[in-house]
Amino acid sequence: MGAEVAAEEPRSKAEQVAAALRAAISAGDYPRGSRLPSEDTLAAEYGVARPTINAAERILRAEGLIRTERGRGTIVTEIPVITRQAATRYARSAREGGQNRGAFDAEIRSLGYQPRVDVAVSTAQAPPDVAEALQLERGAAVVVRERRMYADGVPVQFATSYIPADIAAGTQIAEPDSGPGGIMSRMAELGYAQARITETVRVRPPGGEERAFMRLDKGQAVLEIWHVGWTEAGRPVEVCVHVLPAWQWRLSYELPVT
Amino acid sequence: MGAEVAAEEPRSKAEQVAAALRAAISAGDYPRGSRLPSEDTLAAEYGVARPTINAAERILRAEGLIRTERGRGTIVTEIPVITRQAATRYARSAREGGQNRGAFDAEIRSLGYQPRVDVAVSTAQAPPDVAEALQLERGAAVVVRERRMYADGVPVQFATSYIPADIAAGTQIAEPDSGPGGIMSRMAELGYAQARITETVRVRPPGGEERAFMRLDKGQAVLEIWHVGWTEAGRPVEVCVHVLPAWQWRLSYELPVT
DNA sequence: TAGTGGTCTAGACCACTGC
DNA sequence: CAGTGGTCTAGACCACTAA
Repeated sequence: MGAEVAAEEPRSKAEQVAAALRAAISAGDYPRGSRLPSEDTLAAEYGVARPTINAAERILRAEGLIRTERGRGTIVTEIPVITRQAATRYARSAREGGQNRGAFDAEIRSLGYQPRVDVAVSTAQAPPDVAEALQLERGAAVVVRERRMYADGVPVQFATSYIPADIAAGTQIAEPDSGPGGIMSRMAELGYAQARITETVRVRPPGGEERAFMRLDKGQAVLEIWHVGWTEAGRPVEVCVHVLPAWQWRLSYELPVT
Repeated sequence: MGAEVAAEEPRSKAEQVAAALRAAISAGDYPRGSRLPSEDTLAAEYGVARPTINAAERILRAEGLIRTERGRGTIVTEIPVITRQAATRYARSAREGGQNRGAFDAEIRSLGYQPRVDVAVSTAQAPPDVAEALQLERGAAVVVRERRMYADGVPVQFATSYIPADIAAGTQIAEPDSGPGGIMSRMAELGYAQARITETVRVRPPGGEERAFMRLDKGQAVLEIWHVGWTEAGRPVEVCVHVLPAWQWRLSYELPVT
């Protein structure tokens, strides 16, 4: 920031209530992980109708401050912002160092949380956009690695890798445990060392499955990172699509100036 | 994408109406730049109450598909997605090539739009976060370059650069027109060539001024890019904060694998 | 002034949770 | 079953725009 000067006056009642709740949360009235009073209670407390409270909570949900579980209540969110360092992420030293099984583990551990990754591997026809990115023919076979990632049990990321089957089939890349250094190291051993990475970032509303897995509200955006790994010879050999709750992550890049 | 399989059934009426309007727009029933029927009309048409139509339009607004002007009506958005190429953005060739006054011009022209940039320059005390990023003392003087950028007259970006006054004061950097190649070239001439750039990306709700300038709705997120330029010697010499409507931009990065 | 969208209310019904 | 949040409705009032 830095540019923000003009004090904003919250206009609508819903915004005023949202601001009041935000202040109460950051003042510690409602600690992390605790439950907010019910909407009926808050409606009485603030002297507004319940849909107004609902609208206020929708604002805070979009910011990631609270999370609502239907039928149960509204909870103050536990996991804070995570930074994804693209610069160090693909350095061999970081990939292979220590007992970390990849960059994600390091990111989560550095925050003091316990990372967990569930992996499901399959072979399938490449979706059209993936086929195009990998310069394959329509419907070509790819090894698909679906990863669901958690911090202290809380879902925080969803990533799906696609590797051409003519490279990966029958190798450790097609196993759930891809070994030390991850699939980039395996691909290097197979003669497909990645020399260059491109990442395209966009923001979009979450899909149904993503909403369910990452406990997202409709109003919460996700970051979609479309990651492509290229060999020295200029062949795209891996596509990985990361989906992250937008409020929860910060992406960091480092670029040389040429 | 590529991972999306499960067909989503829109649950709420508002979502159903939103889906119907989305389909109608992409079918061409409501061309770009045209006005949607009034909420009262749509309410009658779809057999729902007006607040339901309002909720449906809020969904489409968050996606950037429509834009509402109070008292006037709701308009189908004109400018499509713009890609910001960080990789080529800071290459000397791109900065200095042709009559382009910087990377933004090239990005907009390549889409067939007419770019425009308004610049306001001043000298001020650095905001705390900027001072920290520039490794300056609190309240140190910086040259502030505020840029408002348009594509065909539509506001699409807001960027504020901060350069330590001990570098920039009295130079062309403190002039509205920073000359060919922009301020990076001027700084290089002054012995502060930037060798390395770091960019940190996050998504957040827009501030009041940003909302007004970029015609954003409360539900529309912005991308904030916090850009720092470093000299070879490791001194941070420029901070630039970019703010962009999240739905409108795609960010592209290229990284070497080391 | 008429037409637009923004918002609030009071009440209602539903779905889901957990006792 | 009671308690939670999700959502819709009908009507209302307001602010803003354009004629």
